[in-house]
This record gives sequence, C-alpha cells and structure tokens, in this order.
Amino acid sequence: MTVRELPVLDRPEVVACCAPLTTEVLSAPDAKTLAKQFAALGDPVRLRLLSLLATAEGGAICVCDLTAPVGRTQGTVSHHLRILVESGLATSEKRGRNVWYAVVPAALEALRAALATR
Amino acid sequence: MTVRELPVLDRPEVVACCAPLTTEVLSAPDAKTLAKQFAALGDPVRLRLLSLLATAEGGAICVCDLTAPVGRTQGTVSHHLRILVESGLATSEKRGRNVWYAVVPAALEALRAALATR
DNA sequence: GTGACCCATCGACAATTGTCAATGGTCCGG
DNA sequence: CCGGACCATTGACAATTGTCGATGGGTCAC
Repeated sequence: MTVRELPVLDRPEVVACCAPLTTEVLSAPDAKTLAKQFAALGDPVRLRLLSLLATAEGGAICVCDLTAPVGRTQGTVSHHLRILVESGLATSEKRGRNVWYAVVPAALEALRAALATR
Repeated sequence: MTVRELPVLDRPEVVACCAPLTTEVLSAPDAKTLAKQFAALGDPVRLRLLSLLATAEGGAICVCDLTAPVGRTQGTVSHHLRILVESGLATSEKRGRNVWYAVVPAALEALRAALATR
C-alpha cells in the first residue's frame, strides 16, 4: 500500500437540526437527534475532553495526551471519544501511530442555536 | 398545621457556571455541574417538554396538558419535569389544584454561553 | 523482523436511567 | 363531607451507561 495524503473527509454533516426550542414545539425525530448530542455533553469526562480538544494547540490532540488529564483508563477515554464523534461533536483523524481528535465548531453552534431564547 | 401563603422561593439560582468550553479547560467540579444540565437535555421527552413549556401561552403550563403531547404516563412526565427543575432549567409553581411549569431562560443562556466557540 | 507504542474493541460488572402501574396526598366543587 | 381531579412518589423491571482489565491490530524505530 502506498502512502498518501489523507483528505480528512471526516465530516459528520450534522449542523442545524431544527428551530430553537423556544420558537416551536420540537418534533419527535428532531428531539431524538438533539437529545443524542446533548446526551454526549451530559458526562463530566466528555465535557472535559471536549474542552481539552478545543483548547489544544492547533485544535487537535491525540488520545495519549488525554488520559492523564481526565484520570481515566485509555479504553474509557477511547469510549468517550467515540461517543463525541458519533454525535458529530468531534472528528478523528489517524496520523501515523496516533489518532488526533478535534472539535466541530459548527456542531456546537448548532446546539447553541437550539437553545436560543426569545 | 396552619394554611399559609407560599412565597414561591423556587429559584434554583443556577446561571453561568464557568467560562466557555473552548477558552480554557473545564475544571472537574464545573464539568460536573455543566454535565448535569446537559444530561437533563439529553432525553427526547425532556426536550419536547421543555419546548412545550417555552412555547406555552404565558410561558407556563400544567402537567395535565403535557402528558398527551409526549405520549408518556403522568408519572413519567412528572419524573422528567423533576429532573428539569432539579437541574435548574425549569421552575414549578403550585396554583390551586394544578402545578405550573416554566422554563428558566437564564439557564438556557448560561448553557449557550458555555458552548460558545472562538 | 522484533519490540515498543498507540489505539480500538471486547467482556464483565455495578450503577444509573426511563418507563409503567399502583398508591397516596392535596385541592376543589357540590 | 365526599367524590373527583391533579400531581408526586413508590416499587419493579428492563435497558443503557460508565468503568476497568485484557486483548488485538496497526505503525514506527531500530
């Protein structure tokens, strides 16, 4: 296999799911979608991971630098990161031996929009 | 026991817990506080309840009008509403035979602030 | 090629959660 | 006073979740 430039096509395509909570009643499917993302934020470890990603040099960080700050096993950290990626809040990119994670700003903005008040 | 006027001191006093996720790494206690609120949003039924509260005439609504829209038992709805109140996202006020629930806009704004990107 | 490093995954387990049916308490109307 | 309406709480149960230790597959340095 040849070595090649990876185009980073890790885009979950989440973004804006629906109108703000306060403007109209959320449909059941939209509620399910939104709930999944908020649930991803509903754990202290994941919030700290997200914060570590967001404040990292260059906006990305490898798993090996995340286990110590949150005080969890490597396997557990990997588990949480997967949830963040699956909910569209983060992306992962393999670079050689490491895997670099980064936040998806658009996803955070979409959640902010859902919480907008009148 | 005497009957008395209840002063409605149901104010959770939550509001802004911390700096945005993306500006500095979240402390463990702050993460726990924030996670509790996001976890409250991490269920489709609660999101729809919150949406119903926010869009209700007068900004408040009684439990009896909430069970049908979300398709859950009265007991279950009561359970979810309690979680919303305990997390500071909603308030409850007893009016005669009914209990009226309302959202706490400041709490939603505080969560929005935590999600702000750079 | 061999060992070390990095990471995902698996199995297991306790803890938490969402749900319902049933019960009980409070408040009103007659 | 009594029956009904409204709501919270309880007990029970299945499902989900957070965690760890262990395993396995890549990838690099030598």
